[in-house]
Order: sequence, then structure tokens, then C-alpha cells
Amino acid sequence: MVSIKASEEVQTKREAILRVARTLFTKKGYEATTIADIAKEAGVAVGTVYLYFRNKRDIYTGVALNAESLIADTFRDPELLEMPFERVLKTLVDKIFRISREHKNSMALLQIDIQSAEEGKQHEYSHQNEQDVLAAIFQRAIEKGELAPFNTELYAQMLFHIGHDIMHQCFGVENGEREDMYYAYLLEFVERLFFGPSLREGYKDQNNQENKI
Amino acid sequence: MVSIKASEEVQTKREAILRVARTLFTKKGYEATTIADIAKEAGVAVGTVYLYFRNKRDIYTGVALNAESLIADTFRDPELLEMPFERVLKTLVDKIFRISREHKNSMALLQIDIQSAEEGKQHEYSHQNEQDVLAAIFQRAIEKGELAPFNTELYAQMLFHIGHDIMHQCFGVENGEREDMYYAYLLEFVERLFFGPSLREGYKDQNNQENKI
Amino acid sequence: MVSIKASEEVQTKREAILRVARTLFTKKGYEATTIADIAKEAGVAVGTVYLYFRNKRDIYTGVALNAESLIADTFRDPELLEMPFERVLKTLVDKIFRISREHKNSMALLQIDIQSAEEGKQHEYSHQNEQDVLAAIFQRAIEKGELAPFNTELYAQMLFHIGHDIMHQCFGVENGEREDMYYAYLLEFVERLFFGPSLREGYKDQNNQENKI
Amino acid sequence: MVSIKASEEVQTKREAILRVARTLFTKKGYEATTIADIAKEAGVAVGTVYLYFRNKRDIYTGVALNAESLIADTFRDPELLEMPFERVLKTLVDKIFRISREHKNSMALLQIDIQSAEEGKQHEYSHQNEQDVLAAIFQRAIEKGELAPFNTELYAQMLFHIGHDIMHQCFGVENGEREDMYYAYLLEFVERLFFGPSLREGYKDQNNQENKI
DNA sequence: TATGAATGAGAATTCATTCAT
DNA sequence: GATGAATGAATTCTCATTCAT
Repeated sequence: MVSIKASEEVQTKREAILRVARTLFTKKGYEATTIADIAKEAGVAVGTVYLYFRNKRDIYTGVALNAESLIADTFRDPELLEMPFERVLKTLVDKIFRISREHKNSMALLQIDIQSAEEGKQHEYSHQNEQDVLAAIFQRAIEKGELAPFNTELYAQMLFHIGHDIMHQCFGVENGEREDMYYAYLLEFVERLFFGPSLREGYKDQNNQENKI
Repeated sequence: MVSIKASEEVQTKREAILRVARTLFTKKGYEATTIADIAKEAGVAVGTVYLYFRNKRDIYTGVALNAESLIADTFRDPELLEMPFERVLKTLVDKIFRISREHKNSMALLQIDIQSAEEGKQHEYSHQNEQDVLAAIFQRAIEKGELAPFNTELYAQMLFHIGHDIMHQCFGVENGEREDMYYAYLLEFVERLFFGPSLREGYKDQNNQENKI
Repeated sequence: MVSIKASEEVQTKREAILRVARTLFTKKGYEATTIADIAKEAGVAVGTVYLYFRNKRDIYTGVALNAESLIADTFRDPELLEMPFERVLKTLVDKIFRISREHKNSMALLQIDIQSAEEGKQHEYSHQNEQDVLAAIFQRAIEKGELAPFNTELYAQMLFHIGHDIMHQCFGVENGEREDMYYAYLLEFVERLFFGPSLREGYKDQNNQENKI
Repeated sequence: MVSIKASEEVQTKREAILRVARTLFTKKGYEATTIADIAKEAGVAVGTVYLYFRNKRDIYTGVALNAESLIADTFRDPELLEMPFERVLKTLVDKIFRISREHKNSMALLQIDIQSAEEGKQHEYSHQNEQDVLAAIFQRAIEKGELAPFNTELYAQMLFHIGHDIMHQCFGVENGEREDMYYAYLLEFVERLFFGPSLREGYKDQNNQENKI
């Protein structure tokens, strides 16, 4: 009993710190957030923060990696490789919105990463990870003849960025207040890119406008 | 005479500071860059920096706004509103690459200022500025019947982000070493989005592949 | 039964802490040694340390006084007052080396407590203690006509310091690796001082060299 | 004029910090002395301390090396190698007292050095330096036939320690209040060691007691 | 204008000590 | 007695900003 409660407490405390740090890093930026801020907000003493994290950077890493791996993990779902591509896009968009909603604060952090060129290089790897998963999904669809061949890596990268930007805007900046709108936007955008029609053509008639917003 | 020379000096010094600040902010991040760093690199005394800028923030604003307005200014070219849309995309991509190449360091800054939600809001205005210009170009094309109607603001926003991301990657992270590749990427991406074919269709035959990379 | 075992445990634990503290204070210095270090090394919890000692200072005092009184105690041997002075010096040198060897780590501490003038005054008393015992031995030899009269306190003080320095060098710094050499050195030094010849005279001939090393 | 005054100021400030640091390190010990203490006592801001020293350790080194080299420098006087050894001892004792008096606080630091075995090894070199100079003086006297051969290095080491101890006691602990007494003590000690008589013999008659205290 | 020494508030981090279990 | 998580005061060091020259 005791141990269960204790370990829960620990979990609670560590996570409280992470949760608060996430929020503050997002709201004020990494450098402008002080350990004192985090401790106060998390309802613990400054020293306690250092009980769970070796240093400030460590907290950041905890928050950021957590956020990054969340998305990559969800995208790594094997079903995505087998389901008809018609449904893949919507599933991906659903997933990314769901996770982002659940981890609002983490999402915004994905931007902080790219603070400087040097830092950027350090985190490139984890981005790559997510992009690879995305590219693999596209590649599979091409193999199955559902998509024409194209530069999957390039599109993975760009879509990854678009996704992040929208998540950041939607949840980081606007706190999810216009989630529905952004959901529709993103979906329309990717469906148009993958299935057409091009912006020049537009939707010829009403019957065909399932995907239009 | 003296005053001319003096004002030239002033121009020189102010700009030297801005130029150096740009580079350092980009390379090391805003917080990690000290006024002493900037002063030293710019070849002036610390106190001198404060003759031209009220505080550190002021320098940053100078740098960032400068960078942002550069793009907005270029996009505001009235020719863009009148030329056939067929040529608009390529012209825009050309412009953004040219400016980014000429102001490598500034570009990366565009990422820095999305550091935190609060900061984000402050700079939203100038982003908006650029996005508005972009949306206006699309709107004009729709009016001229060159494009089907679509949510121009949404697409302006997303394309703005994609553009920034690629510029950041290309010039901020990679220092322009693979500029040609990124140029082709971005062009193919936007042309496909605007003119098709969708990724599902792909390019049917060789004759039709004008836009393919 | 239980109480016996318990008190043994207590003894064990208290001494384990003292033993570990001694080593760490010696190796890393007082300030650089943390209670956590001591507790870990001694195999007890941090809180346990505070069951046996009121505070860190208390541990230090325990260690240092322990070390100091060891020597004073040995010097207080009544036999020393009665044995012919011819043998006293060698006996003293033997004793100091034996104790130092057995308590290597303590020895080095004798230096640490002369860290600052204020601290110095606090510990003067225990030094005085040792020096008094030494002076008493010399005084007794003078009374017995074995030594000419001299300022016994002064010489006690200086010899005490020389002894400590050599112990520190021999056991604290060199870890006893050249004990034999230092033993011969110290003996030759004090025998020359007490019995001659002076460094100017040196040893006249082989037959006379009883005391030479 | 300005530059002279300026450089004087600098000298003054840097030295004020060193002077104060010396005193505080001596009085309270290295670790117990805070930068705030030093700054306050020196009449400057905390930041100013870091204008002249990179970190706390740097201040310490400045103080300690200064102290150590002072003695070695004085002992390196070539005259000492040529003057009759009769006068050398008194000259050395005079020198060491004069320097110690002038740099009271530095002297006490020589003890702080030896805080821990590890630190001890670091500073061994500079001690060696001083001991070598001393040993060379003795060696020269032996070559000139003024002293009988003996282990000059050993005696240099021991006399070096005795000297330091007495300086520490006299100036560090007692602040020079009984300087005359310690001067007489040290002189009697070394003269007896070098010229006799041994403590056993003592001074045979009144006429011969020039050196007795 | 230009300088750069000086300032001191503020940040990260450590660690002796306490106390609920 | 024993534990070790929690505390928060204290410490070192940084750096934006000022101001006398």
C-alpha cells in the first residue's frame, strides 16, 4: 500500500514538474523560465526539482523528447501501412490532433527546439525519426499502387513541418480554441495535395465536394 | 561635410551592430548572445550599442522586423498581382530564395521569434503582414479566374510556414549548401498544389511533366 | 541480548560514520565532503547520520579530536618520564610512526584543522595538550640532569609541528610508501638536535657515529 | 595623467580584492569565504570581482602563488650563497620575518594549501621550489667547508616547515603580537641545530651564550 | 559621440538539516 | 531506531544597463 502510494506520489511529482515546465517553456520560452518558476507552479521546493532532474536542460529534454516520441510512436502504428490510403490521411490527421490535444503544451515545444542552428542540429535526429515513419507510410502506398511515385522524403518533411506549425498555432498559441477549424484546414490541405483537385481546378461540382471545407 | 561623414558613420555603426546581432542571434540564440559579444564582434564599445538601441530587445526587434519586412516588401511588388498566375509561383519562389540567400542569417531568425506563445503574439502582426500580401496575390488570381476559389488566408498561412521552414533548413541549418535541391523541392510542391496533379494521379506521361522536378 | 546487540550496532554505525568521514575529509577536504557522501559510503541513510551526530561540524570534531587525542594519549605513557632520555627520542618517534601508520587517514586531518586562524584557535587547546605532554617529558629529563636546561615549551611546539608535517607528508600525501626513509630522517633530526653534533661539526669519525643514519 | 591614474585605480582595485581575499581566506578559510564577503570588504560590487578574476579559485591562486613566490624570491638572493655561513642563518631568519610581517595575511595561506591530500600534490611543486633554494644554500656552505656534509634536502624540507609553522603561528594566528619572541625562538633553534650545542650539552658558560635566548 | 569599468539583480545549483513514515 | 524525500537558504557566476570620463 505504502509503496504504491509512494510511487504514485513520485510519479505525480515528477510529472507535475514536467507538466508545469511544459506550460512555462511554451508560454515564456526556455531561457525566460526559471527553476524557481517551475518549482513554485508545481508546488514543490526548488531543491525538489533537482531531485528528479539533474539540471534545467534535463527538464527540457524530458519535456521535448516526450513530445516528439509521442507523435512518432503513434505514427508507427502498423495498421497505417495496410489500410487503404483513402483512409490514411484522415487517420493521421485524427491522430495528430488527438495527441496534440492531450498534450497541448508539449506540442508547442517542438518549435522551441529550433531556437538556433546549433541546437537545431542536435534535434534533427528525432525529427528525422518522425519523418521517416511518415515517408514509410507514403512509400507503402506507392508500392500498393495507391499513389503515383513521388519524393516521399521531401513530402514527409514538408508535411511534418506543416503539421507542427498548425499544431503549434492551434494548441500552443490559441490553446485549442479553434481546433475544429484547424482540423478541417489541415485535412483539406493534405487531401487536396494527395487526391486533388489542384487549387487551379477547384471542385468541379457539388457531388464531388466531400472533402471541401 | 562633417555631418555627412558623421551620419554615414552612424549608419555604418548601427548597421554593423544589426548585422552582427543577426548572425549571433541566429547562431547562438537570443538569450545566449550577450551585448558584449555583439559589441566586440561589431568593433564598438558596449556603451556604444546603447547609443543606437535602447536595450537588447530593441536590437532583436530591429533585426527581426528588418528580416520580416524584407520578404513582405518583396512580395508587395505590384507586378505580382498582374502577371499570369502561371508565372507567379515561380516568381515568388525565386524571390524568397534570392532574399534568403542575401540575408542568410536573418532568415533563421524567423524561427527564433516563434519561441513562445507570448512572443508569438507580439510578432503575429508582422507575420500577418506577409501572409496578407500572399493572400492578396491568391485572391487576385481567383478574381482573374486563374484559380478556383479557396480559403486564401489558410493557404497563405500554410505556404508561409512551409516557405519559412525550408528557408530555415536550407540557409539557417545547412548554410545554403543544397540550395538548388530545396529550390526544386519547394517549386514542385507549390506547383503541384496549385496546378496538380495530385500525388495520387502523378504525372501521366512525359509530355505532361512540365512541372516535375 | 537485544540491547547488547543494539549497542554494538550503534557502536558499529557510529564508528563506520567516523571512519568514512575521516577518509573523505582527508581526501576531499571538509567542505567538499557532503553528508550524503558520508552516509552512502558508510552504508546508512542520511537521516541516520543525524542520529549519531548533531551536525556536520560534530562529525568533524569527532574525527579530529579522536586523531589528536590518540597521539597525546600515547605520549602520556608514564614510562616515558622515567626511561633514560637516550631512549626517549627513539621511543617517541616509534610511537608517532606506529600510531600514524595505524590511523593513516586521521593524520592528514591534523593539517586540515589549521585551516583558518579562527578554527586554529578552537583547536589550539588540543594541540597544547600534546605539546604539554612533550614539554613535560623534556622537563623531566632536565630535572634528571640528562639534558641541559632549555625552553621546553618552544622546542615541544616546534617538534610537534615537525612531527605533524612529516606524518602528513609520509602518510597523508605519500600514503606511507616511503615510511622507512621518513623514519630515519626524523630520528636523525631529533637526535642531532638533542645530542649533537651540530650540522657544522658533523660526525668526526666512524666510532662516534652511534646516532648517524 | 588619466592613464596613470586609471592604471593606478586598476592596480588598487585588483590588489584591494587580493588583500581582502587574503585576510578572509586566512581568517575564515577558503570555502567559508564568499565572493560577497570579499566584494563587500573590498568596497566593490560582486560583479567587479569577476572583472579581475575569472572565478573564486582564481582569486585563491592569485593570493597563494603570490605568497609562495615571495619567499622563494627572497631566498634566491645570490649574496646568500657567498656570505659566511655564520651570517646566513640570521639573514634568512631576518628575511622570512620581514616578508611575513609585510605580507602577514599571505603567510597564513600557506597552510590552507594543504587542505587535502589531492590539493597538496598540486602545490607540492612550489614548495619544492623554495626548498631547493634553501638546500642550495646549505650545499654551498658544505662546499666551502663551513658545514659538515649532511642531507641538505631533508633539512631544507624540515626547516621550511618549521619556518612556515612559526610564521603561521606568529602572523596568521597571533597577528604578529609576539613577533620578537618568535624571532628569538626560531633563531635559537636553527643556530643550535647548525652550530650546537645540542640540547644535551647546553651552553657551558656564560661567555659563550651569545645565541641563547 | 564613444568608451568600458562598475554595478547588482537574478539565475542555476548544492547541500545541511528536518520529519513523516 | 532508520529512512530518504523534501526543503530553501546560501553560493557562485552572468550580464543588461548605466555613467563618469
